[in-house]
Amino acid sequence: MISKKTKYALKALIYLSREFDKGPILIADLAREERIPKKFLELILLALKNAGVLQSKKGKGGGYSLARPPREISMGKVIRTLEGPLAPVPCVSESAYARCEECDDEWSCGIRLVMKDVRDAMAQILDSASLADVLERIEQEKQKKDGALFYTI
Amino acid sequence: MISKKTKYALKALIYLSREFDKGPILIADLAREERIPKKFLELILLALKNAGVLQSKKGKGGGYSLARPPREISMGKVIRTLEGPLAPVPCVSESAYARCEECDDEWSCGIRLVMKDVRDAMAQILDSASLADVLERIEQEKQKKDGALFYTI
DNA sequence: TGTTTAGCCTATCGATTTTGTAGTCTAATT
DNA sequence: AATTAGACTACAAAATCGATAGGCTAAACA
Repeated sequence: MISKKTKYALKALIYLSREFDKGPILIADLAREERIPKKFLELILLALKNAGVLQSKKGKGGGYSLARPPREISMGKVIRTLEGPLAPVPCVSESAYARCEECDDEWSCGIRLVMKDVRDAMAQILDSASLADVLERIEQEKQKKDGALFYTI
Repeated sequence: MISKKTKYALKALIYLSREFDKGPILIADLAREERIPKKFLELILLALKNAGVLQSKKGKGGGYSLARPPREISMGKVIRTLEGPLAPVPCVSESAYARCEECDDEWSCGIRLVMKDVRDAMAQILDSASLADVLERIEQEKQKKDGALFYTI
């Protein structure tokens, strides 16, 4: 399960994607609109900024905005930033490989072999899903729902 | 990342798969062979027994053994038992659906749409990987390694 | 220039989860 | 009845998570 922190991050980024061309958004506004504790959101946005996902402007008229267009920011990048590596075990992580302490023979570890498949499948999905894709899928779903409504009334 | 608990469980089950036809194995032996804290392993094996994965025998000559052949026990089952649902968010779990508190409109939640794909991909891999499959893949890897060794010497 | 605005940064805190340990109880075997 | 070995409960240290507090710094603007 992903943490609340990561969910907050994704919600904030989807919001910022919608407002992409409208200049910086205040943390306070984001927090209120998405019902995220303001001080907690501050930390999250800061982490995303340090990861190159967001940019910020200080002082009056300041706030946060995406550092790149929604099409160029992937769910994978966001989740890795806040949750750490996608891999279920460190020995199959591409972005942050580490040995498993308890493993003496990594090359014949059955857990590793299966978890590598899991990691690859997750990475394939999450690295190819951009914020723009997410917005599009939301719209598609809304239209599906409206269509269904039209026919069932 | 999966917990140590789950890794211990998988290591123990792979061990028990190898010894499947040799009668019950002592917790103490399992703990020593796989270097798992004995008392901790007790809890893990008990949970797996309650989930129907293992069976136990008390008293002298007792111990633990698989409740079903290795071919019929999936990684998915084991991980769900010790780690909980595979789904990254509760609202896409098949085995333990729950609403996300912070979500007001589940049907147009973009996070949910992508996470559903992730869950399905993970479930596809983990539910179709049996302990027998894992043993086979370990053997395959060992042979690959030996083959490579043969040619590079 | 100095005041206000708004993000930056560090510390801290309570609750929960993780990883384990201890000790007693119960069932089965000899 | 004595021994063996799993079953069950309780507990505790350490790590992680979710959240808050408060001062600092940079930018805008009057």
